[in-house]
Amino acid sequence: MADGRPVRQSPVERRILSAALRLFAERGFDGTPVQSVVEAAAVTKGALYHYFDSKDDLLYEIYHSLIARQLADLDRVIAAGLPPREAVRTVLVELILSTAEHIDEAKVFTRESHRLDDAAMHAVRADRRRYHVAFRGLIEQGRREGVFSTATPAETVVIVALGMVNQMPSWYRADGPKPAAELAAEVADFVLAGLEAK
Amino acid sequence: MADGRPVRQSPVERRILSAALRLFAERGFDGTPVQSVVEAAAVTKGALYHYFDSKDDLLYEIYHSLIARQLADLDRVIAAGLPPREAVRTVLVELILSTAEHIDEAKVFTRESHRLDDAAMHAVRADRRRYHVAFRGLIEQGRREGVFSTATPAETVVIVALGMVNQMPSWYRADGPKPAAELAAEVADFVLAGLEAK
DNA sequence: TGCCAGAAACCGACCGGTCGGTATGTCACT
DNA sequence: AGTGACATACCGACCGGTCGGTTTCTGGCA
Repeated sequence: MADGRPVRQSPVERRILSAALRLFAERGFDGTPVQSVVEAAAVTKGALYHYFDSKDDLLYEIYHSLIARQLADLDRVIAAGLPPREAVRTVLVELILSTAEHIDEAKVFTRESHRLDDAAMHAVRADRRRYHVAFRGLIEQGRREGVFSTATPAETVVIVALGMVNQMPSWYRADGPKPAAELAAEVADFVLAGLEAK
Repeated sequence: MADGRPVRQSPVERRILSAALRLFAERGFDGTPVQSVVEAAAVTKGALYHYFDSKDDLLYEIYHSLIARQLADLDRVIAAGLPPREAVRTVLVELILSTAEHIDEAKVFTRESHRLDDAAMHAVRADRRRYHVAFRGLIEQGRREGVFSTATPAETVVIVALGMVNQMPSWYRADGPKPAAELAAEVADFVLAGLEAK
């Protein structure tokens, strides 16, 4: 259920998925007929239903690729074993950059997450929770080591930080006034400032 | 277009609106047939279309009541003329409390905001922007008066703070472990800590 | 007060259109 | 001749909105 499937590699599958991603982000899941996905990907309905079980299956694939990437980024930083301050900063900056770069996936994710069936929803929630807990763990470690203040509960800090990230799809534009890297640095510094305040 | 309509006061209208709100929050806008709104409100389809122009009109009414309340809260605090620190704190705390109390409206708002037609979208965006700008103005005032640090741009602080609030519908539960008032205080203090850090 | 006419407040069967999904066929390649 | 990879025509369920009709309210007038 979780992952068993081999990586989607057929070019047809990739075309379908990227067309679906773009259209779902632009017009919403319910506002996008399967027929229009098919046309945008320049395939036929038969081809789509040959590779995917259902329209919902397209959604799940989109979610999965997003979350898998986020978890991989997080694990890589944690494995690097940086001190808490640098670890938190790196995770946040990378998360914001990655979200900016894949803003369509993030948009679809936040807008349509309620459409998953129970099994898929459970899998997605478990992955998100794992991210949340690992991030919080980094903050808790910093508190134990005395580099972060204990004024605000770690959970609340995570809620604020991830809240900003998950809200990005509603306002972020790649051609906006501020480059993502600059934004990421500002947000990370602001969060660290709150974390380090006496 | 903006507001002209007298306040909805007929009990039938209120029943329809509150049934729609509950169902939209629970199953999503597209997942809720007009027929089921009608049944939940114990009226007929004729009655619904007598009072409302369309299914989308229900959405707009929900949005409007949410934003109108937020702006009224904000204006009240600004009118009180508190010093920046207290003003920012009060606005944030009230916004979080209000969002927690009307979490269904917030949920529908964030999830289905793309469904509005151009005119309604424009009106809603203008109101949201007004909130955003006014909030940012409070922070800028604090910077001018020297009580807030200028390390992080005011705009970025607003993005973080409102990001947390707008993300609440995806995780907040009234029966959760932490009372909304406590959460609000923690978040406000955390943001202020970042704002006041040297 | 009694009555009536028009307006407002509904009622609910029905329609036109859309959409996800399927059934069946074809064809290249092994 | 069997199999995977499509192609295409089509189905049936569903849904938003309409529309002709009915009931209820309201106010003016004798």
